[in-house]
Amino acid sequence: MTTEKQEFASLSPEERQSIIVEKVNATGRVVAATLAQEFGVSEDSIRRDLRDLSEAGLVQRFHGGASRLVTPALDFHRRETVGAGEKQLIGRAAAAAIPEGATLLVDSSTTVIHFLRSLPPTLSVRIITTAVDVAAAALDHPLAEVIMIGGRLGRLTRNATGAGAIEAIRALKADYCILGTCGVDNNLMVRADDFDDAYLKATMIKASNKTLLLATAEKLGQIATYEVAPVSVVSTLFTSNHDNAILKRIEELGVDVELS
Amino acid sequence: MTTEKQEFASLSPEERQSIIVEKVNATGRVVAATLAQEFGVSEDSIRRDLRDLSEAGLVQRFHGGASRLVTPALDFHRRETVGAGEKQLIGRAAAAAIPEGATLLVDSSTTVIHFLRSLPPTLSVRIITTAVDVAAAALDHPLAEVIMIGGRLGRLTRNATGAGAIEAIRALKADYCILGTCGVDNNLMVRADDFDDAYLKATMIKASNKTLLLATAEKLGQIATYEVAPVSVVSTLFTSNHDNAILKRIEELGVDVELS
DNA sequence: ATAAATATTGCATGAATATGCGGTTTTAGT
DNA sequence: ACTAAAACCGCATATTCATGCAATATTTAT
Repeated sequence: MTTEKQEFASLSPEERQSIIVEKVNATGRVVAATLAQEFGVSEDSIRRDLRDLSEAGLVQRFHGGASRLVTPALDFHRRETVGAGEKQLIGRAAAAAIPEGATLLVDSSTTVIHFLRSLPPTLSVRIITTAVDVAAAALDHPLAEVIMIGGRLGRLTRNATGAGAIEAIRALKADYCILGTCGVDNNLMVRADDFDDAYLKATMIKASNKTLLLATAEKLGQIATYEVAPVSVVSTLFTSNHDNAILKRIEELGVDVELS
Repeated sequence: MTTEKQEFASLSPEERQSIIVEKVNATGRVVAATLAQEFGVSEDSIRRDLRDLSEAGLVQRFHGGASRLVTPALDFHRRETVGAGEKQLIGRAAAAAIPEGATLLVDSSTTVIHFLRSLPPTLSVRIITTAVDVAAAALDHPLAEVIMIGGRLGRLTRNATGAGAIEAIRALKADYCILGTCGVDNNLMVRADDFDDAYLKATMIKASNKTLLLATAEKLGQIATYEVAPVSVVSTLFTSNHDNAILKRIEELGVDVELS
């Protein structure tokens, strides 16, 4: 696959600004230094953007960044507020591991949605998913090519499972598999709560060169019904910084662990 | 996808420009230098193209290239709020026309999302769609069976187009086709803004027994680039209560018209 | 078929835009 | 009040853009 070029596409000020507005409206606030890093430009450019946007009345700036003008009473569209900070950190850490031009096979979960939001806007990637919410979030990324795998949608996971989807994934070869909705049990087995979903995840792992697992701390040691794969298939586990007995055992298996 | 790259035969400016427009609508942005290389012409020619297209109001240019106009770029979430009351009424009226157990082929638009929300929670239906936002909305319905048709997602319409999606639809037979994003021009032709999307709609209509068209008043008489089908294929047109010369002519064709 | 008219293209020049950097002023937190 | 970070200012630089112009290709008229 094409994962060699690290040359970033540079965005125009207009594009940057419209992305910044979306980010502000989505997350409530942005930090200049972070944006500078994400866009790969100096903080001066970001400040100019912020000043323009502020003068246009689209954002309100504060020392170090900018925020939404009025906080419209916590969007009901967004129920990802529980443990959002933790998931955001994990997502950001995982996003940093993705190289230019990579093909990602993306699982369904709120954590991977944070992951998608943290992907640098200048990074061009191909995102393949069976989950509608993931696809919708991926379309907000300015440079991503988004491919949705169809089928009957499960009500719980809101993604396509079943024979058609499995077949479609089996025919693919991706660089990275990004897993979100799984736990790791005491036998060091990755598990999921839904039978079809578990089988789907296993297929996704097989179709990818590397597998990244994004799991908040409470997911480690948690019991779930259906087996996906041994945790040793995971290349890197991104998780939050809580001491956990399982964590060490996972590391001993040769899995990279990144704490956020 | 239409990405003819002719290295040897040189294209006329018109051909180049129409390819550029499609590229812009598909990917969101184009870069002058890249286009020059792809078409095998100087950047000056590309700049002239871009200037023409920008003056024609088809693209928005920025330093170094051009991007899609901001109107569609401001996303579904925001478009959902403009004229919401009107759309809600139309959606509710159309929802009342759906019988128990029907299979619906649903187009991509904010109006049909209101339609889905207005479906009685006790009504069990099967909803088939290529649009991620429609699928997401349909999943909120307690009894709906939702089937998503996959493929590469277009940035403009946020739905799957292309050969795979067309084939999948062609293999179906639905009771109702619910159309949203179209206008009706003065020649009583249903039209859409995107080439692939227009073809997709036409296929959806053919795969359905009846076609319901949901169009706010300003869509009637509006010009759009690509032809979908004559309005006579529509069984019922749901629209808002504004006097409109076209409305009478549509009724004369035998199309049921329901005003909200 | 030939010639004239028109369009398109590429290049050169000067103007405009975007960006990053150093230095200074302002702000926020201790 | 003091300090470190952030914002502002002006400037240097590198692309990118517009325009005029000459050469070439294409269309139209005779």
